[in-house]
Amino acid sequence: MPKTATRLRVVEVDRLKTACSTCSLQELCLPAGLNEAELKTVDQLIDRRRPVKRGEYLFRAGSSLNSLYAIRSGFMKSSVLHDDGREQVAGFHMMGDLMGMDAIGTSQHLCDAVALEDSEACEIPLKDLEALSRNIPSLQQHFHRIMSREIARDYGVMLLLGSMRAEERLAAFLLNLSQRFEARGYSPLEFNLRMTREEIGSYLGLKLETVSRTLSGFQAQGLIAVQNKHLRILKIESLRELVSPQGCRN
Amino acid sequence: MPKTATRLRVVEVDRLKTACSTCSLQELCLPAGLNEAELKTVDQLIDRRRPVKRGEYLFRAGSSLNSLYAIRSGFMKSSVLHDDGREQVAGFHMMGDLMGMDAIGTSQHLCDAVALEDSEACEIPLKDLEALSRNIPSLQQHFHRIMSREIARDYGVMLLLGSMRAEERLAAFLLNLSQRFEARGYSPLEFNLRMTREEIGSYLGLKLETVSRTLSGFQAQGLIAVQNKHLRILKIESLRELVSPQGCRN
DNA sequence: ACGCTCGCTTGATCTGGGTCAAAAACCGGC
DNA sequence: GCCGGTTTTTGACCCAGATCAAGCGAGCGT
Repeated sequence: MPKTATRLRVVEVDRLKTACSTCSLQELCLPAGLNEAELKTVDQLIDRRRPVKRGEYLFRAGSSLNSLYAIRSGFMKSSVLHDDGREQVAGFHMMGDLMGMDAIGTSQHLCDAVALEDSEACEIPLKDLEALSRNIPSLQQHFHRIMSREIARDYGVMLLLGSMRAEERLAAFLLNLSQRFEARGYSPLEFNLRMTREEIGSYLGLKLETVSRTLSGFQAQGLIAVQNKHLRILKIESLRELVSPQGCRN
Repeated sequence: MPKTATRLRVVEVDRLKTACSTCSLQELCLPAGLNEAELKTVDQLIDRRRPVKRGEYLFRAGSSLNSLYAIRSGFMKSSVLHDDGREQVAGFHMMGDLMGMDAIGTSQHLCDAVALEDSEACEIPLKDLEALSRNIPSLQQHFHRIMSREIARDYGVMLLLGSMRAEERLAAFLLNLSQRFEARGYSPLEFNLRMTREEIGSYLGLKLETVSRTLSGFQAQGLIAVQNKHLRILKIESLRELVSPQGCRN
């Protein structure tokens, strides 16, 4: 084998092979709570890293499920397509999030996963994950926790879509983003909206004009400063009060 | 020990002890797809059957999670309470459904589970389920499938809440109920609505008046016959078309 | 069988957010 | 640095569904 080929191969493996044990998202991601030895085992689980350019699909609705995907970097949305073409954004996903769990039941993806900026995802073959979690109870537990959290998140979205008004929805959305950025070590008060107003609207059950107007409204009230995709939260407490008015005990 | 005491004890065990291996919901419920021997093992999992009278709680939001619950008979709703008292019904659950999965992540229930009619649930200690599913791959797989299906269902609800109009929501709701009754061996075209118009409304993000009006509308168009809680579907195809208009390919 | 409460229906009116439209700002490509 | 398409903002108007209101019916407890 010529030297250059070997060289390339090494580089390739280096690029594609991913190790949880050296990943900064350890604490946030699937292997959270594992010990050294377990982590080493989980390393063997991660097949390869998959880059997804902005606008590209990580997977598509209807395609068959083989792997779950842990987002390593970037930003994605998942969306369900109605027969008549209407799109419902089901969630926004960032590093450390696990995607594809909706497909385990039917072995077919239910939603599209699209990168909103250049991203990278770790491919986790489901069969291997299941096999491994039989031997590592804490992995099993954590996997269950992650699925459960997704269900809990969904309930929150239902609450939002089913019984909140436009202002409340937007405020809840911004607070949620803020909190997730914070959990990942970024500023909770200043960040970029990676998605368009239309995508925000779809997620929140609003039209893009309403999203735009409501953001402008928040800005006029001095709650936030938006310029395009860049957002700064000025009065986070006021936003919180919008979502849960006053000191109302339930 | 006096004879009567023994007698009582036997009766009690008989009432509380539940066996999957003799349960008619086997195929629908957690143990679906297990063989004889595995089924016998799972029998040991089911701690006890718990009766829940109409209006009573199976569990409440905030209480700590110990067990999942498989509904054996009856009908329940799960609902999330907003701080200010607004209630969002997150789902309706019938026999064979598994409840409580939203709580695994935090070990705290996120929603209330209330019986809409006298019901019975099988208590499944989570720790035991996890332990057992480490030894029985098909149980593990099926458990994952069930959680995944819940996520998929939630995505469907988001689609409904986020991008459908009142008529479409109601039609989708009726079709969903119809299908679930059919899967359980009941008539898909004639059944009782166990929940109030207000609960339907909460689930669908509509007010009870709108639910009532829309049902009346369907009746006027000859799609259904409603009287109170009793419902008969007359033109199921027309209902389907309401949800997915014409032959629109996506 | 009675009364009473709670759930349901239906009508009238109101409004939050949708729709339509147009201009402005932004971005990527050349 | 200019150009063309996309995204965003803002305005004017409209409508689906909310709200308010009033009567009706069914089921339940006594």
